[in-house]
Formats: sequence, C-alpha cells, structure tokens
Amino acid sequence: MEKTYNPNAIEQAIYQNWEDKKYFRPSMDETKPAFSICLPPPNVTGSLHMGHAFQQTIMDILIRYHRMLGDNTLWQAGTDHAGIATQMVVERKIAAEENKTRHDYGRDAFIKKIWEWKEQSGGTITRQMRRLGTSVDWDRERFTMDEGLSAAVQEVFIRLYKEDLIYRGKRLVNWDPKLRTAISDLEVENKEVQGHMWHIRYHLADGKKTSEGKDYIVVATTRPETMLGDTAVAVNSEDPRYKDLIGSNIVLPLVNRLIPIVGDEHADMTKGTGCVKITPAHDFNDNEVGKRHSLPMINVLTEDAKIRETAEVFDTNGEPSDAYSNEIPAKYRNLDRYEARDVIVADLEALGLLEKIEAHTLMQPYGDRGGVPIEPMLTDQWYVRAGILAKPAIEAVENGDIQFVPKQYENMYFSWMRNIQDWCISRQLWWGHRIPAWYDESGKVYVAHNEAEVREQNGLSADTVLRQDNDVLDTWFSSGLWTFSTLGWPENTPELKTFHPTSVLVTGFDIIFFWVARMIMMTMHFIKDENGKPQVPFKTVYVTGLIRDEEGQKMSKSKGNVIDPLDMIDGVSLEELLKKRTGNMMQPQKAAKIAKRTEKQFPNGIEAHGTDALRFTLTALASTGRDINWDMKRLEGYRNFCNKLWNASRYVLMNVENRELRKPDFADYSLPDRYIRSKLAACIKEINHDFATYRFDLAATALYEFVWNEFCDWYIELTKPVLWCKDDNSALGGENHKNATLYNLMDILETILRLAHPIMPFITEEIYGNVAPLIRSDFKKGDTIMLRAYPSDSDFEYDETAVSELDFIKELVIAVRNIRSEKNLAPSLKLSPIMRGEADELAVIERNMEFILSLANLEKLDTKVSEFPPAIAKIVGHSEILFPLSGIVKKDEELARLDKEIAKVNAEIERINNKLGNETFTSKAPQNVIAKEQEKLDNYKESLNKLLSQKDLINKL
RNA sequence: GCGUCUUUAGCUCAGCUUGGUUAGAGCAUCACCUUGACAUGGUGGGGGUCGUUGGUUCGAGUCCAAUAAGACGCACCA
Repeated sequence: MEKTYNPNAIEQAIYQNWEDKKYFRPSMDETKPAFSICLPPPNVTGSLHMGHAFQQTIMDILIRYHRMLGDNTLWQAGTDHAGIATQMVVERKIAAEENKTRHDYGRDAFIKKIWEWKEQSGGTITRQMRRLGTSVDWDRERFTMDEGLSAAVQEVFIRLYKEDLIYRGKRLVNWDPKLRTAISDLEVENKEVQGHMWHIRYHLADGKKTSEGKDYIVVATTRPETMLGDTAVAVNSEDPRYKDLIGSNIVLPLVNRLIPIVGDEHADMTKGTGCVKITPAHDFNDNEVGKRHSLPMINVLTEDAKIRETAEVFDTNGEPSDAYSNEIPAKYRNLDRYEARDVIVADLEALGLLEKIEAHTLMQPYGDRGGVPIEPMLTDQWYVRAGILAKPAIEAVENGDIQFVPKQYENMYFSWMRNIQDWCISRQLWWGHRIPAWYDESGKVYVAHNEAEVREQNGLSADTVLRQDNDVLDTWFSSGLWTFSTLGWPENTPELKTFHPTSVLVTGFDIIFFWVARMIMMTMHFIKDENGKPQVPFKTVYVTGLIRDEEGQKMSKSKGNVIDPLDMIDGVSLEELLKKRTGNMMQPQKAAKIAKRTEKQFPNGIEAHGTDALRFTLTALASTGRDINWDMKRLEGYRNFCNKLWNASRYVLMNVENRELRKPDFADYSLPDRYIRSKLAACIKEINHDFATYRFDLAATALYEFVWNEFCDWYIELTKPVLWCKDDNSALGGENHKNATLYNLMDILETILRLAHPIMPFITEEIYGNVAPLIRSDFKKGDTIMLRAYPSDSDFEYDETAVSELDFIKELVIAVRNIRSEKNLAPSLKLSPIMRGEADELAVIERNMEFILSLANLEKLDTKVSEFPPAIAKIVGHSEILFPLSGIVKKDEELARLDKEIAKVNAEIERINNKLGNETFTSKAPQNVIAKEQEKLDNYKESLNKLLSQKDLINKL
C-alpha cells in the first residue's frame, strides 16, 4: 500500500470493477427478505448537486447495509423526462446552433431532436452518480419516456378516465406566458415585488348615487389592465355604504360595458374601499365569485399575455356566450399586458377617473422555469379528481402504513392532502406523454390506447375525421407511477411481487407535495395486494434537510455559492471554480461580487478529498430533518480520518508480512486484545442500532470514535510492546502471544472495514483486498467486501473486566503524561515513579507492566515499596502514582498545584453534601440516585484525604 | 394570521425521546514533540451561566408556558 492515502488512484477502477461484475444486482434469493429503494428520478437535464450527493449517500448506505445483511436488495434508478426543462434545453440549442425555433422543425422532428439530445447528453447525472459510488442496479435503469413506462402512463390515464377520475374542463390555471403552457401551482414561486395600487372610479348607471351622494364607487386594483374583462363589482351584503346598490349597474370605464353590483362575502368591508372589481377570467378569487353569481367570464388576453383582438366571452360554465360584446377598444389591442396597463392608467387619468395611486408591496407569482409573472388564464385542461384519491392516501399515513422520518413532516403532508385541489395534468408542450384522447369534428372526446381502438370501441367509420389532443401530461404524472412502473406494471412481473412496496423513500421535504403525495395516491389506487388491499409505494419516507452554504444560505447559481460535489472529490482550481460560478449568469452584474467572495473563501481552489471523505462528511452531518450548513473544515477532518484508517491498515499489514497467522487460543490474548474486542462489540451494536433508526450521524460518530480513539490511539500502541518484544520469556513474549495479537489486529481491522463499508465503500474495498485473504479462508483474491456479511452483535463478546482494567491502565498512563506536560519534563526523559495503593489495582499493574512502561515511557514502576519518599502524586483509581522528583520541582509550585486540586474536590464535596443534606432530596429521589451520589461523595473524600496528606508531605520538605 | 423547525465552545454540530457524573465531538486556538503506521500525525491544555423570562420538580441543557431572533410551510394580499 502507498504511504499516503490517495483516493484518486483507487476509486474509479474499483467502481468499474463492481459494475462490470454486476455486484449491484439483487440476489433474487427468495428465502431472504427483500429490501428495495426507488431513487427519486433526477431530471434528465440535471447535474449532480449537493442535495443529490446527500440523499444518494444515505440511500447507498441503506442499500449496502442491507445487501451485506444478506437481503435480496434492489436499488432501482433512472431519470425523468422533465417536460419543460428538457424542451427548453433543446430549444435553446437549436436557436444557438441553427437559429431555428421548434416550429421550424415541427412536432415530430423536434421530438426526434430531443431524443438525439437525450442519447448524447442525457447521461450526465448518471455518470456523476457512479463517482459517488452508488450501487444501483444499472441494468434496470429506467427513463419516464421509455416504452414500458409510457405504456403504464397511458394505461393509468385511460383507467382513471373510465372511472371518471379524470375529466376535461375550462378552468382557470396558472399560465406561463413565456412558455405558453399551464404550470402547477407548485411550480409557481411567489416573489415580493414593489408595485402600485390604483384606485379607480367606476360610475354608477341610471343616475344612481351612493349613500354619500356620489355618482361613482371606487375600486382598487394592482392589475388595472384586467378591467377590460370585468363582469361585476362586488360589495359586502352587510356593508351599509353600498348594500342598497346591490342589483344596480356600473358603466365600466373605457369599455362602456354595463356590469352589475353583486353582494358577496369576498368583499371585505374593512379592506380598501370595500368595493372589488370582479374579473372571473383573470383572477382565482374573482372566478369563485363569478361562479356564485353566475357571472359571464371574459378572456381578454392571448396566450402570450397580450390584449386580444377580440375578447372571448363565456357563460359561467365556460360555454361560449353572447351575453356581452366581444369588442375590445382598438387602441389596446395587441398591446403587451404591461404596455396595456400604462395606456389604460393614462386614459383613466385623462378621464379624471383615477382617484389615487399608492405604492404597494405585493407577492407576485412567477413561473419557476420561465421566470416571468404567471397569469391566471381560462383554458381547457385535463384534471385528476385528487380529493377522491387522497382519502386512502391520508389514511395510510394516519394508520402508520407509511411513516415519515422525522415524524413532523406528516403534518405538512396532512395539511396539504386535506386541502387538496384537483390536479391539472395537461401541459401545452411537445415533449412528454401525449394525452391519449381524440376529438371528432363536433368536438366529442374519445379516450383509448390509440386511434384504431377509438374507432373500434365507438363504431366510428374509417372516414370519420379524428384528431388527437395536442397536449402532453405533466411530468409528475409519470413520475407519480415510478415505484410500480419501473417494476414492470401493468404486467404482473416477479419484481413487482418481490420488491413492491419498496422499503424506504429518501427525499427532500420540498418534494413531498410534488411527488411523494402523488405517488402515494396513484400507487394505492392501482396496486393492490392479494387480498385487494391497496399497497403503499413505500413504508418509510426519510426526509432530508437542505444543504446550505457555510453562512446558512441556500446554494443557488444566482447567488454563486454552489459547491459541486465532484469538485470536492477531485479538487478544482480557483480559475475553474470562478469560471463555473460567474460564467453564463442570468444576472452578470453580480459576477464581480461573487468572484471576490469565491477568491476569499477558496484562495487556492478546492483540494481533492475523495468520495469516501465526502460521503463520510454527509453521513456525519445527517441528523434527522435538519438543514446542514456545509463546512469545508469538516470535510478535511474526515479526509484525515480516511488517511488515518489507511495508515493504521498499513501498520497492521506491515507486521503480518511473511507470516502465517493461525487462530489463537483465547488464553493467549492480551488484556488490550480482549479490551479492543469488547469495544468493537459495543461499536457494532451501536452502529446496527443507528442504521435501524436512521441515525446515520451517530453511526458515523461511533465508527470514527472507535477507529481513531480506541483502535489507533490505544490498541495499536498497545500491540507494539508485544510485537517488538525481544525477550521470549517475558510476560508478553513468545510466538503464541505475537500470533494472538497479530491475529487480533487483523480480526479487528477486517471487521472495521466491513463495518465502515456502507459509508466509505472505496477505501474499505481497497484495504479489504489486502487484508481479508490473509485471515479469512473463504475470501479469495478478487472477491468483494460488498457481498461479505455485515458485522453482527454476536461476533464479539463484551468483557467487562477487561474494559475496566484497561481503563485503569489508560488512566495511569494519562496521569504520567499529565505530569510530564505540567512539569515540562521532556518526553524522552525516562521516569521511575512508584505506586501506592490497593492490592487489586497493583496486581493489574503488575500483570500489564510492559504495556504501561512502554506507553508511559517509564524506566520502571515500583509497586512494592513500603517507604514513600517525598514526591509529586497523582490519584489514579483508588491508588496514587508518586514521582520522587523533589530535586527538580519547586515546593511552592507543587503546593499551588495541590491547592488547586483540593479546591476543586472540595467544591464537589460541598455540592454533593448539600444535595444529600437536603431532606426533600433524600426522601423523594430514587434509591439508586442517592446511592450514586453517596458513592461519588466517598470517592471525592478519599481523594481529598490523599491530597491533604500529600500537601503535608510537601510542606515538610 | 396559522403551523412546524432552529437557537449548546470562535465555527459546524451531538446530547432533549425516557430530567439525576464535573454538558460532549470535529475544526480552529495555545504549549510541547520530526518516537521505526500516519505531521492529512502525536501528547497535554485553555475555551460553554445550553437565546431570554417564568413555571413544574428534591433536582431542568433536557418537561411546560411565554418571549426574542432566524428558517421553512400554508393562508391572505381589491
């Protein structure tokens, strides 16, 4: 093995080997429990970010752990087709390269172009996943537009339609005028913007007056251009100012449309003027008001949010209507919505109808893809009746069939599911699953698998003209089927039977509504067990926090604070990092600031740390449900940990070189041998428990603590006196002892590697290849650690006596080191202290003398002295270690040290005395607590006595 | 407005479920040490009135209430 750990040199070759050998496939051993995870399919246009790295690390730990437990383990992976995102990527590409739009191509040719792009560039993220070491079954990789998955999507659509759970209707949707498609309210991002509130006078018709004698009322709006579509003004029915006007009419300015005043609870007497203009075709609240009062709806906007040539007038049910003229004043036609706003405001002002303009801060909805304000728009769309599907989905979480970790996310789930709205599933895009619906010339709709089936099922002749719906389905519609469509549904495959329901879903909380909720609804509707009971898609939902930057800010391209996980693995130069962060920006004016901050934070770029260090860091920070503020220093620390493990392994291997190990007699194990076996037993138990309870952070800490603080700091040091012992007749000497300790070193190391493998797959595999063949006869060169058994509680025994004896010896060694440091004694100086104390403790010392002399660097440690010279003393256990060093040490200094110790012990004694003297404590506290306090008190008193007599002794010098 | 979460050492975080040693870890910091696995190292040290206030209790970092600051979700936004 190389002297220094160099992850770059090992990781990629190891992964290639794993993948070539198909180790990631499930065993398909039906006698073993099945364990399966579906990877939340990343967007095919995406690249790996810290959130992916985090979640995939967690998933890979679970998968590797269960695979090593012997479970029949499947990690199902793939990508989704990301309708809008992918279409935009390819549109930009053809615009840049060929100066063409998708319309120049035409639908079929454009879709072909997207497939070409997908073949070439769609694999970025899956290539990156391999660098993380993810053990997904690549042979089963799926894409939501695959033939099989598309068949599932079509089948689901048709069945839901036949069950009347899908319908088509003219409804108000969130419309992205840039992308010219409906988007879901979850793709809408509300941003605070500075706007205005315009107060506009609407004159009353027929000479009516308000109670104050005015011939107009005032409405306030932030979107004056929508007034072209007003079909009423609402006032509250209780409002004394206006209730008498209900039923009378308004003359809508600029348009001269006669519209009614209606009484509706939506109008809040305490807000604004109390009068609200009602535009049912362009506002969600107004739309509700319109329905309550059967108001017509007038659409005045085109699909790119310009004022129309002529308005579309519908009745309250969305049927074309001639209740109002469709004319729009000529000067506003074809103006963009914001131009129209300016012109309309100016015209109102000119007419003296603009009462006032106020500055107003409002939350404006933006499309998160297109980046422009969305517009509520009246369009024909397809909907899923989500309320009906939500019911069993809510129950599944209520009754514990599905559990969220951490639990508080269940509240978020419930609050969303209990107010669920019908789900608009149609999108006006070309890339996606085209809706399997056909229309005849009269507009009648037919739903079936294909046009031929439509004709056959409905007895339509060959010359009946049919045209297919132009729209495609929301990407989430297909990813909502992910857990079962990837397993082969609607075919009844063995995989579906074995791996469904899946075991755990690992995802970010931001996706609970988008995806988790829909997956639960869809799965429970379509997948039933042999008793007809709806199956859940997964039993546990593990929700991760967000990875933020070191200041707690969200990582985003626009903030320029993104750290690419691969840059932490491979390293990156400052130049390269600056290029990544400031190149190709939406807001180039921020580039200078970002560059400055980046230069300050990473003056030398980012060093390579390797995948294992990155994974370990993510694991150590994964306490449940908390956001993580990323800390480079922690990554460095865990890279050092990898190096530590690497070098400890080198030490072990160097010592077993050219040596045949044999399983030792138990009697030949040294005290440290038995001690480390006990600590390992505890560590194994802890880590198994932590994995079972999703406390990956605790598992990582336990491993770190054991490897560094027990194995390296103490045990390895304690093997040196045995391995270097020249005297075959000493207590530690001889071939049997050497063999036992070496075997034990290998035994422990081999187990550590298996224990650590799910978290740090590469370094453990690399070292294991060198270690296992020397000690495990069932492991052949070229085998993998991946498929070895995970360490279990029963592999090692916990020996309490060994632990307490070695703890005592550690305490003794630390006491010597302490004195050296306090008294500024050179580490090379060989000391010869003496012991005074209890027979039991002295016996332990005698039995392990060579370990103590070696670790504490002592000439000798006399336990059989009866006359004690003046000395510096330290309390160890119930004994004292004495350093007869009066010549070197100043009397005053030593007295001061003792006084400090005495004061400390006295403070403790007083504290406990107070406690025990408190009658309410002794009468109410449980016996064992009191006994514990009493024991502590006795120990402190014993220490105090020793310190006092020591002080006496020094004083007499 | 409603709800959830967070607040512990200079920094990043455990500990709170189930109240009971002197509140822990990594990094940073200080001193010493190039000893034959490792300077990406070793040894020893310093550093915290656990956001604030009140309550319950013999006893509160831990339970309860209020409050402050921050994050997030939902609703509202004429």
